[in-house]
This record gives sequence, structure tokens and C-alpha cells, in this order.
Amino acid sequence: MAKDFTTRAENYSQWYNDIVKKADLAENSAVRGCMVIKPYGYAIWEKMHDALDKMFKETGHTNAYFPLFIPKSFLSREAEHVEGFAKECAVITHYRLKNDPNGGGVVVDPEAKLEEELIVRPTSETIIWSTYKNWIQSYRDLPVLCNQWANVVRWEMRTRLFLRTAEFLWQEGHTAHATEQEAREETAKMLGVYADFAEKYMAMPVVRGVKSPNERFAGAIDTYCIEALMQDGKALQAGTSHFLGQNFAKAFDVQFLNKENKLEYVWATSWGVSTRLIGALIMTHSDDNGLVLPPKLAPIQVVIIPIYKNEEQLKQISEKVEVLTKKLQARGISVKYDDDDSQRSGWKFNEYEVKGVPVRVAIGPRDLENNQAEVARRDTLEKASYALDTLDETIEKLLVEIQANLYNRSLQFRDANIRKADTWDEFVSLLDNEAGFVYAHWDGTTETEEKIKELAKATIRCIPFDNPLEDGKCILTGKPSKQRVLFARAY
RNA sequence: CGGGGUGUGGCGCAGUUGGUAGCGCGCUACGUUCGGGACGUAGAGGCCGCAAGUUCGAGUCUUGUCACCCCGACCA
Repeated sequence: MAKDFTTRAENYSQWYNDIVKKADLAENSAVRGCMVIKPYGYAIWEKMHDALDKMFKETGHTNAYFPLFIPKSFLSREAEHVEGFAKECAVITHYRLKNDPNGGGVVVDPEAKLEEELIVRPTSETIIWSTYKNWIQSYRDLPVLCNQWANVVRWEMRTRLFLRTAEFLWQEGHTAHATEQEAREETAKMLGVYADFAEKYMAMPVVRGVKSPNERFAGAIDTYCIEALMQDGKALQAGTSHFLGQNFAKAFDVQFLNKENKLEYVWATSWGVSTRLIGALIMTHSDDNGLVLPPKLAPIQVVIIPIYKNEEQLKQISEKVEVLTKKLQARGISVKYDDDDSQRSGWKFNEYEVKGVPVRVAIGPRDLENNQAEVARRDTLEKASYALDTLDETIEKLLVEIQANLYNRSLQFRDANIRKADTWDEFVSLLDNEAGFVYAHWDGTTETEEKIKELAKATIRCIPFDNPLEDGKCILTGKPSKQRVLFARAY
């Protein structure tokens, strides 16, 4: 598998787009850069949403909702923040249309110009911190642990379904704390939640680490991230958690009285993951036959396909299937029985394979005779027959096994594609010929980082947690370095 | 914003030196089929992205314009 991506990579974009299209996940809309998420794609997002939302609540967070529009002046309150987002903002300048005096259509009514322009949120720190100012006066009001499920808009120059679209769905957590330590703990905790979600639900191994200053979120003191490796050897930032220090508290004047009756600025965090995770899921597991979904995120975990020649046979099969379906559902497994008479079984096999359904059960006359069913697993494409009476138990175990296998397979691939480079030539050669992560020394300066990006098109993905200290020389400048950092070409 | 490419039935495409549009998939009906995207027969469906121009005549040539895709720059 380690080499598979190099052949697929030549047409990786096309491969990716084909999967999205064939699995019926999403399509480009008539609106520039925006995506239509189709029902099946949205069902995957809902699975992600539900699992994450549960994890957020278990860690003490509650959901809230803040406005879509941000007054321009809010955005510019935090200097680095506005600089980071200014270039990709959609701006609302008018609030009304009128009939075109020169023709049939409508035009923007110049009379209806806004006093202050509104920005369509690219992220909600500013609008939320302007609100938190009213919510927080005392240490008793802290912490504030809010999450918002929302859409945001970033006017990207080039878009790609799920991975980068002008509008996307995400969640953004925004928390306020009395102490730096508590805020730092929150930042780490939520990164942990994301890493758990990626590994346990998406079956996608991730590297946890901290971003270099250059890659930091605009307005953050520290940005932590989970980085995943896609099958074409490119890295993908799958989630971020930011320690914002007191930057936003100062920008929006959010202070509280502590127990000593002293006024202090509040400490902040923010963290988010988006529909990009669906892109990550596609690029982590899918194969040339289409999408491959981990059981925990599959909208349909098991599809049952009857094979029959006449009504009588179908009726016999359906009776058996009804019992099986109930037993599976009792185990919390989502099942679809596809007895649609207008499609043939072969067509259905393909259909669900392309859609990544983890387990397919086929029951025909032969199986009825032997009181068994044919079970095919999507991850390995293997088929085997099992006794019908205990099939619910067999499938439950199989789903667990598929989930584990997908994770292990990806982990093996990821680990096989982390390589060390000690010289510049080696570094470039690894990126060109092998792709994947390259673990190399860096002198710690932004200048060098940018130069490397320019020359090798690779960025520092992160400085992994528990990174071993090791004396060495920067691959570009030869200056002393105390540790290796993780480079890659990235999405 | 640079560099490349493509616009022709719902989708994917062909269309020669200009002569009035075709193929595959899909769709509809009927029949035979049904254990890996079935087959036969008969149908429906297109002012060839848009606008000018050249010409007796333009899908084809010229100019303009719009849209989309790919590769960069930018980014979750």
C-alpha cells in the first residue's frame, strides 16, 4: 500500500472528484466556490456532528448561536486577526435592491448603503467576544464554554469539494477562563477530543502537535493541531485548537473581578473542525472501487440485498431478512434492506460499494437452503458465508474488526511515510519521490521556514508533542537545531 | 491574478477540406432475464455557452464575451 499513492497521485484530484461524485456526496453549485452537500454526504456529516457534539457536551460545553454578520469595526479590533482574514472576506455594503430604471431586472439601491459594512463571518471570535463582554463581570461567570455549529465564508481563490470551499459548515468552540492555566488546559483537552474523534471514529491516525509561529491562527498565542496523511502523501490539517491568551479579551475589553477584587482580563481559547473532515475521510480510506467508510461514521452500516428470480423467492427471503434486520437494529446497527425491484442485484452490489457501505449481506435461494448468508466487507472486499441464525453477532464483530482494520491500515501507511532527512538534497528528494511527512531539523526562524516553503513547497505541519530533543543542523541554513519538526506538502 | 484546457440531448464524448448533428450511458414502453453495474425491440430528448462578423450556407472560420475545470499564488 505504501506505494499505491504514487500511481494514484498522478490523477489524485480526478480520483478524489470521482469518488465524491460516484458516492453522491456533493457537487459544485452555481454559486462560485460554494458546494452543495447532497443527502448522502450530509448524512456522513450528521454522524460526525452527533459524535463530536456528544464529546463536547461530555467535556462540559453547551451550544449557542451567534450572528452571521460581523460589523467591519469588530473584525479590526484585533490587529493580527484582521490581517489574517481581511483578504478573504465577503462584505455586505447594501441592504436593499430596487427595480432597474434602465431595464427589466433589479439593481442595488444606492440609497440603501450601510453606514458600516458587515462582514460575513470567516470565523466568529470577534462577534463572540463582543458578546462575552456583556456576559462576564465576575470570576463567578467563568468559565464560559460555548460551541457553535455554523457556516462560515472565506473567499478562497481556488476551491475543492469538502477540502476548501467558499462557504463551509463547521463547529467553533469559544471559551473564556479566569486563568491562563485553565485556558491552556482547555486548549489541550479539545485537541485531545479532536484526536480521539479522528482516530476512534474516522479511523484516521493523526499527529498531535503545535504549529510554528508562521502557521499560527491569526490572533492566537499558540495553535495546536492534528495532522493527517492522505494517500497521495500530502498532509492535511484536520483540526485546530488555539490558545488565544488575553488578545481578544483586551481587544473587546472583557475583564472580570477575581476573588481578590482585582480586575483582570479573561483568558480565551477557540477550536474548530469542519466539513473538511469528510474530505479527509475520503482521502484516507477510499480505493479504486470508491468510497470506504469506517463503520462508526457510515450512515448505512449494513446493506442487505436479496437475490431472487420471482415473487415467491423474494417473499421467503424478506421473511428471513425481517428477523435479521430486527436483531441487527437491536444491537444498534443501522441496516438497509434494498428490495427495490427496479435494480438488479449486481447493480446494487456496485452501488453500495461505491458508497462505502462497510458490510453487505446477500441472501438468495442457495443461502436459504443452507440457512446462511453471504457477507462481503468493504475494506478488504472479502466475501464469506455465515450461519443466518447468529449473523447479527457475526456482523457486530465484523464491524468492530473493519473499524480496527481501517485504522491499522492507515496507521501503517502513515508510519511508513514518515521519513528523516538530514540534508537539503535528501529533503527535496524525499518530498519529490516519496511524499509523506519528512522529519527534519529547522533553525527555528520564520525566515527559514518561509524560504523552505518557497523552495520545496513544503510547510512545517507541526512540532509534534513529546518530540524528542536531538541536536542537529537546519537542513537549509545549517544552523544548530535542538529538534526535528514535521514537514510535508499539504492541502 | 498568471499559465494551460474545455464548452455539442440529463451525464460522458465524436463531429474530417464549412453543406443543416451523431455515439455510449441514462430515460420511457414491452418482452426475456436476475449469485458482481443484463439483453433484445421500439421510442422520447439538442435553435452545438452567448453575441457579432465572413459566407449562398457556420457546431466547424474570425473577433469579442461569459462560464467551468486543471496547474500555481492564497487557505481549514
